[in-house]
Amino acid sequence: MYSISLALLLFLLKWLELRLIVFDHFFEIYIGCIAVLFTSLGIWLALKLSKPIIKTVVVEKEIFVNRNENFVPDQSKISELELSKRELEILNLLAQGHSNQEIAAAIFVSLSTVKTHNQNLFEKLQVNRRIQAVEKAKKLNLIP
Amino acid sequence: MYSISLALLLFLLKWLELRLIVFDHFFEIYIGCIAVLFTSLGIWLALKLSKPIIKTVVVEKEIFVNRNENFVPDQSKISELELSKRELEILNLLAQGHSNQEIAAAIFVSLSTVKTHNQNLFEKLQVNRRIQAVEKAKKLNLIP
DNA sequence: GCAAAAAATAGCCGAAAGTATGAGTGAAAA
DNA sequence: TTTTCACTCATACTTTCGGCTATTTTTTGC
Repeated sequence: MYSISLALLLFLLKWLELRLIVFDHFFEIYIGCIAVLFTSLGIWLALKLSKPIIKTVVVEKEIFVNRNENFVPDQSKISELELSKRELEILNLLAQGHSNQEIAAAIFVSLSTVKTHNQNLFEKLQVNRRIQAVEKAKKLNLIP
Repeated sequence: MYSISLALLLFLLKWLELRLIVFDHFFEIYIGCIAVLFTSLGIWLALKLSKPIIKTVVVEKEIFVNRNENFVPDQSKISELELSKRELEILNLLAQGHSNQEIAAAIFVSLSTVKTHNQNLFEKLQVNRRIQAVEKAKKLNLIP
């Protein structure tokens, strides 16, 4: 491309020279062409070879700690509160939003039994509503 | 002494030779100077006038966030579910384990009103128990 | 300004939850 | 062997919830 354009330019100049139109100013035109050519070369060089400015943007990606994964119940707290297996089982079912009736059906006991367990649970956790029990249990890491 | 004079003579001869070359090829040197000058001009122009090439590198920095601190409710979810201010208020009180009666007293309305709000809340959250509503609301980042 | 929509309010009733009390059973510990 | 204790169940009662319906107030769109 470069050589072709140069050739064309030369051809043009030759032609003009032959025509004797620019014969008197040939030198000035020649110099001008050289100037333009090398200015272009300079620009091209600068654009090609200049190093890009590397701008580093740090994007903060929030990762919410998921309670569910790798949950381990706080055994020391559990034994401290003297929660039995059954109570813990019911606590978990309670946390899942089941009704007493559903819990009873799930662990094959009567409704009364579930209520009794609830009562003991509430007393041990020092609350008086299932929802508070669940809240407290989560806070104490007894359940996920 | 002799060698020094010899060296000087040689140096002189070389210098004369160089001068002669310069004289003979004055035109070429002139063109060369023009070329160098305008190449520099081109480079200068390019660097001055062109926009700097900025390469942006995005680095993701993982930040583990505790849910409880700096909690911001998910407004988009809230508007998506069409939860009113009152409903949201009650949802928060519900999550704290308060009874309907306590909530009614807290926001100075009748027990019936609280119940109605609850009901609308349950419907919007597609649950049918307060405890499930609280669970779901936490999951959806509606409440801390 | 007015009609429609949304929000807030309320009462009723059956179901569920919670309270209190008592008691039976079986396994493990003293 | 007796005692202890977790687990179970039952009854009776009160409180709280959830579902339904309806009215009033506020907001919104035309």
